[in-house]
Amino acid sequence: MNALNISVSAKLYNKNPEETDLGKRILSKSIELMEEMGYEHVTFKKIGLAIESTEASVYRYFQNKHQLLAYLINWYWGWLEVKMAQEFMMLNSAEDKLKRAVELLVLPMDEDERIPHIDEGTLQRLVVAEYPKIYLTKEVDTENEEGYFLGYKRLCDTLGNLALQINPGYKYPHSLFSTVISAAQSQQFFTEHLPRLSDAATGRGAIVEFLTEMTLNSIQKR
Amino acid sequence: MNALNISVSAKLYNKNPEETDLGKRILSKSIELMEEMGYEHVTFKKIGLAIESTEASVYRYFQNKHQLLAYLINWYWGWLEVKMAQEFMMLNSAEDKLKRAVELLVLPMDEDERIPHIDEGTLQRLVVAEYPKIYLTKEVDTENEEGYFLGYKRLCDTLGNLALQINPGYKYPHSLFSTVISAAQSQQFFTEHLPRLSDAATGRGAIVEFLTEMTLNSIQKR
DNA sequence: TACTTTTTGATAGTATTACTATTATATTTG
DNA sequence: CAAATATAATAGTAATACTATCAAAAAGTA
Repeated sequence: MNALNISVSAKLYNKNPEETDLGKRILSKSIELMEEMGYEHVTFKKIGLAIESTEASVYRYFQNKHQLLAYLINWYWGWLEVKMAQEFMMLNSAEDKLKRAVELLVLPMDEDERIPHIDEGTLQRLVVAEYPKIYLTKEVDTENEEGYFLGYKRLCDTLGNLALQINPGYKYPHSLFSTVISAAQSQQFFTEHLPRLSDAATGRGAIVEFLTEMTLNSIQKR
Repeated sequence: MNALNISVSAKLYNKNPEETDLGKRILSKSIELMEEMGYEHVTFKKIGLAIESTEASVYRYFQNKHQLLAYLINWYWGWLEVKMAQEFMMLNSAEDKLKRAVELLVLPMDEDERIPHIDEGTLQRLVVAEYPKIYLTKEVDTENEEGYFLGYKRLCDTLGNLALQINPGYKYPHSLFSTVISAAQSQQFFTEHLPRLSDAATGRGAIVEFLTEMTLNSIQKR
């Protein structure tokens, strides 16, 4: 019995993977496989093998690999938002909430025991490595209509509203937080793989500091 | 006779496409095709057809589609840097140069007549739609060693140094400009396809303003 | 319990893709 | 002109991304 359920648009699957054991195994193993060998190298055949079932079974849950990735990434944004909502209850100022939000975007995640079939840490690394691939396609407009990007949009809205609490006149809340969320991912990637594109040799703490400064300096009235 | 030559690492091609007519046709047509139908839907067979030659001919110039995309994107960053260097000569303050840099990243490009085989406007749109795909792969580390990302890195350095002229104590010049360059691309994409992720309904001017503000507010001593 | 529906496993098959290889013909260069 | 190189035309292969079929297993229902 799940204490917690993350909502993902029904257009993101053929058959809801959260409802069956096989479905949960697909989620669990595809996160593992994709993080390990990279989205491009994963096939439904390999996933079938990993879940000790067949390619056809995976197709029964997801139309294709792209939809599966979109599902996982949406799940992640949804879960992050839940996590943030929980932590925000313990904080008072919008500024503190924004600071904590940046930390949650960047710092490594512990497993959430309420959801045993998803390893949030691995999923976070998967998101860092793959998230733009779900919208950088020629199908973006139709997929947008089907709710493929709702998770990301909601998270941007939530954070944007916090910014407006600090400065109701700030003109670019959506642009700022789509930038910050995206930078949170890419700075993690750059720190590991293309260090000349970051200044975070000292680790994730530096990324948090960079992003927090950038966020608060942008919002502040002056 | 080219008045201008953009340098791209020799690891980014099998045979230098700038040296032959067929090579230039490959560049020209692949920019067109990729922008039009999207990277995923392009094949070397289709490029072969478009240049009125064959698949095998394209393989003589590029090992695969990924390398071709990396070539085009590196060419673009190299070209942007040349463009910026030219324009910076007419400006005095580092701040003015940064402002102009942001405009060049975001505003539509005119064709550079010195390079007739490359349509810079189309290439810019291609970069907006595809640029993260060259580094978001499991091969990133080996490709990095081969110079696949030099163009991006150099541009970040150049802009980072301008920031340091304004505030020598600024701690995150690389992170800031990898973020700004990347945001320049993604905000263009979001404005067109996922408008809830931007506040630029009014067009590119708003993107320029957002990024300029963010950049200068981040750098400034306070 | 028996009966029906749904889910899964096993297998086969197809079109497309991403190459590699071969050879003949142009074209360029010395 | 001969020699070297570049290109065109074609063929072939392994892997991928599906679609389809059918029987066995499991689950839900009367």
